Amino acid sequence: MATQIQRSNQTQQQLLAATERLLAEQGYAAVSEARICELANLTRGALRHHYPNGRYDLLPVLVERLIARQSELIAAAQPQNPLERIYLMLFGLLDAPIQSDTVAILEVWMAARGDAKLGERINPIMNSAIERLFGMTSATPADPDALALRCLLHGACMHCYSVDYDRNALVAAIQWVLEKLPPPAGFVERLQMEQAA
Amino acid sequence: MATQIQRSNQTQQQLLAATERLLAEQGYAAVSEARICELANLTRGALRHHYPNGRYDLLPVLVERLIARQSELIAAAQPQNPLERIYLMLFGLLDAPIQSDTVAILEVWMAARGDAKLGERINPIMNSAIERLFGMTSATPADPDALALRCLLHGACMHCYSVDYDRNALVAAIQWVLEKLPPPAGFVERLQMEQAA
DNA sequence: ATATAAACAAACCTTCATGTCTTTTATATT
DNA sequence: AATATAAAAGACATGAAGGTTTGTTTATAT
Repeated sequence: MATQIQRSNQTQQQLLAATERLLAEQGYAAVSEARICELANLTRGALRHHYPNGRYDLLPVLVERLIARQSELIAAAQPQNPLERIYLMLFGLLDAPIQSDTVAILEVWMAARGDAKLGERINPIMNSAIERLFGMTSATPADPDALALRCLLHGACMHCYSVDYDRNALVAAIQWVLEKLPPPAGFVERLQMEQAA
Repeated sequence: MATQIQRSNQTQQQLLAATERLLAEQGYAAVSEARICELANLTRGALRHHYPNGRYDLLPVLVERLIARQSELIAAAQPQNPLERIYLMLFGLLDAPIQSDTVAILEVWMAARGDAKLGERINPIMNSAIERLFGMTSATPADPDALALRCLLHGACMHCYSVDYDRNALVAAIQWVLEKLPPPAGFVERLQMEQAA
């Protein structure tokens, strides 16, 4: 009954969602076409139809979408420099300490080291992500504060898989940082004004 | 000419070193017995002789050793609480921004999510690592500052694989943190005194 | 209404990693 | 020196994963 385009979009969406879940919950090494299809209730025929080269076609699309989604969320708050962007993401971590999309990106990024073919296709996207997410261009070197908080952000995202993970403890840790290293003056106020508008 | 014990120790050492290198440079997904042996100039016969269950025997030993090594380095400075321990590790990051041993541990830790058999053997060690490395016991919840800096430490360790990694930039970022969030009063002085003694 | 092409399913083959076993070589023991 | 045992190499079997092909269903076009 559904149009072909709708069908296509839906199965692609299911495949991407299943892959994201696998990446976030089980890690890259646990990602196989069979498992993706099992989770998506599809067959490898469907996967290979939409992504002829398997993960090498699927993962770039997935990562691209995850970055696009994140990037739009950030852009909505109209940050004016890299530092403000990082603070936005840290705020996001307070609401949802388990950031499965960020974890998925990190997993693919780390896995691409050991797979040249994957690196070829992922690294350009990762490169663009630096600018689209963090607003850092290769021309202007990163400020120490922005880079430090970026490291903190990534470490915090991974922490939810630690054996001693405690949601409240992690939130308290981020809050402690936000208190000791507060965002640029007036930033929070501007956010609230934009929210109201 | 060498005694059997020496031979055994040496090959085990070679296998462990090769595995650590693979983990740090290529990531967990790139670790296979064949590659380990190739890198170690040995055959799978040797690997299976010393580690009958392959990675399930090898990785726990490797992780255990890496943690022991780190833990001894830290203990040598006689830290008196978790926070001092984290600062020690951050100092270490200043000298050597690429911490292959920490990366190897993180890789195994993240991979263990997707492999129950590996998790069984690794998680107890990871659990002990929280205490041995960070001095955090499950009884006493982590202080926000110690946990925050622990996240920063891990994020910084991963950062060296980013497409925009720049050694000097990372060092500057850590130094910025150390300036804004200085270690407990008198800690650095105490370290210098111990060094002199 | 029929032809065409897309979407999906299902089977096949190949490759690679692991598990297991046997054989050779080096060290230890008597 | 002869024998026993450990260390390492090598070969074989099994199973999982990816690559490929063919077949079937479903939507679109004429």
